[in-house]
Amino acid sequence: MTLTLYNTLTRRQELFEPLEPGKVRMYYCGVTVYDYCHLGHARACIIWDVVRRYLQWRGYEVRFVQNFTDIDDKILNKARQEGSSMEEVAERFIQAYFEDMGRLNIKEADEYPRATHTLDGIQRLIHELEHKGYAYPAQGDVYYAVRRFPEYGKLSGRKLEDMQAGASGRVGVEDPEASKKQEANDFALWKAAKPGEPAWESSWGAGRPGWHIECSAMVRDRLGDTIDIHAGGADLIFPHHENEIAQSEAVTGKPLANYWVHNGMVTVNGEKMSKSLGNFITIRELLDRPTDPMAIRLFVLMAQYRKPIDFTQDAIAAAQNGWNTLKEGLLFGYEYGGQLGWAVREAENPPIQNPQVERFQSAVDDDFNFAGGLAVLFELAKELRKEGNLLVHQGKTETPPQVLEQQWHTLVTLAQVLGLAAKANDEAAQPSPGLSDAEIEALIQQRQSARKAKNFAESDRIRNELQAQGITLIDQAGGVTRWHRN
RNA sequence: GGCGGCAUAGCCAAGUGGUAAGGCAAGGGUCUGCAAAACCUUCACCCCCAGUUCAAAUCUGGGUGCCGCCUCCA
Repeated sequence: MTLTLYNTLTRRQELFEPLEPGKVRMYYCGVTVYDYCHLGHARACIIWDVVRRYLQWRGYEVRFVQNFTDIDDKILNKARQEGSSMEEVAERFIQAYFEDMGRLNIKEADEYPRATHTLDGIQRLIHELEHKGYAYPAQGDVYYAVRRFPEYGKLSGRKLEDMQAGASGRVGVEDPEASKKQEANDFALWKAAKPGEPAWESSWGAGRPGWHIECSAMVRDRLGDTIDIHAGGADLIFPHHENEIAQSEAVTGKPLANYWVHNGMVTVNGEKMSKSLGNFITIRELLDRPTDPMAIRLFVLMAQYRKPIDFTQDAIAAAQNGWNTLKEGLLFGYEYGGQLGWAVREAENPPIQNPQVERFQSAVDDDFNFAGGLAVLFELAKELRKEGNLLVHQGKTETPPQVLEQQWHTLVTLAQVLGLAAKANDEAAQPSPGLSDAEIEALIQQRQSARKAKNFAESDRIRNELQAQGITLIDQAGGVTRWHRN
């Protein structure tokens, strides 16, 4: 089976072939650290986290690099507002990033380069661009001359002539840099320091890098001239990724990345979730509501990664219900494995080959169709949940234990690929000091007597009392009452 | 104005030529003193029009609607 993915550059779905067989070099444009991450960031991080996990599961050795933009006007503004420094602000939100993403079960990248740690590489690149005639200095700034790069626009599919400056309506008509630029679409590689701003020395004078150049420099430093996969939000296609291509390829003469992949936006009431619209919800707000982190992952993975997804309370609730189903399946082995005589162990993921795995893989191989893959997990989980219920309600099941064990291992393995994990001791960890088994049995006996005497008020009282302590009674045909702790 | 994308049940969503996965929600049934739980079960001709084809949700052309980007952006 072969993996194909949609390449923004060619606007086609293509067979995935890494530069070096078996190895994948992947870069994800991370966040600018001036505030807490919101659900939109979470979506991007979850998607690329799962893509990475999937590639690894498919047998690739993946080197995954993700940057932090820690030099930026918005960080400076934030620092100014609160009377601290850019470093202080950046550091704080990097920490917050790790907390939030840790809670969402995002695996850490192999490296997290930062703009402030990449100044050498950035300056080297600007120098090379200057020498090759792609960049020009202007009053302490340095700009990229977009006209000089004939392929400018190839990623976003636009021509310079077609671009209407300020058409988005978000840009003020008077661009303070306009007088220094040769052309409106030229962009800053280096910005002269204004008084009181953090600055680095350079041959153009004290200043700081523009936004796009850091990624070109980091990719080159950490992964080489050409990488396999370059990922990011769809809103970065233009200008950010377009500019990265212009910077890197002008210098190296080689493709920056063979596959450009972009995730769709999270919307609220059909509008993009963003800081400027103020319609965002931060990850920590959402988690503290509380929302199960796995429900958030599921919410994201149920949708095709390139399409927009609309955030609503109902959608999260539906994802939570869906997760409850998967969780019951995932906990099956821990709860019933012993009873079924398995050697219950933490599920490793040894290669498994069976129809479910094949169905999962052929779905996800098709441009990361996680929703299609999830259908397999749901089928397994529902089956296991049913078997678990049979064990609770009837004390037995007709299905051979080896079959159940196999299904469970498949489910756990596939769930791990998606970063979905149910903690075995989630509830078990909570000490249940309440009633002992014997006390419960005694109460049930009392209730049975009451029922026989048709004293239903009393029998219901006992049932409610037990329920209040987290003990659910199951009245079966034939007058037998089973019970279990919730 | 330019470029790109999307349109499948109440909601989310897969399916890219052969007669509609999966999830959530909802309804019905069995069981029960009632309930809960559980189990069984029901639920779409795919935005509109025209065309290609033995056959189209799937291809082509034309509409309509929605979204993203056009130098803040995941």
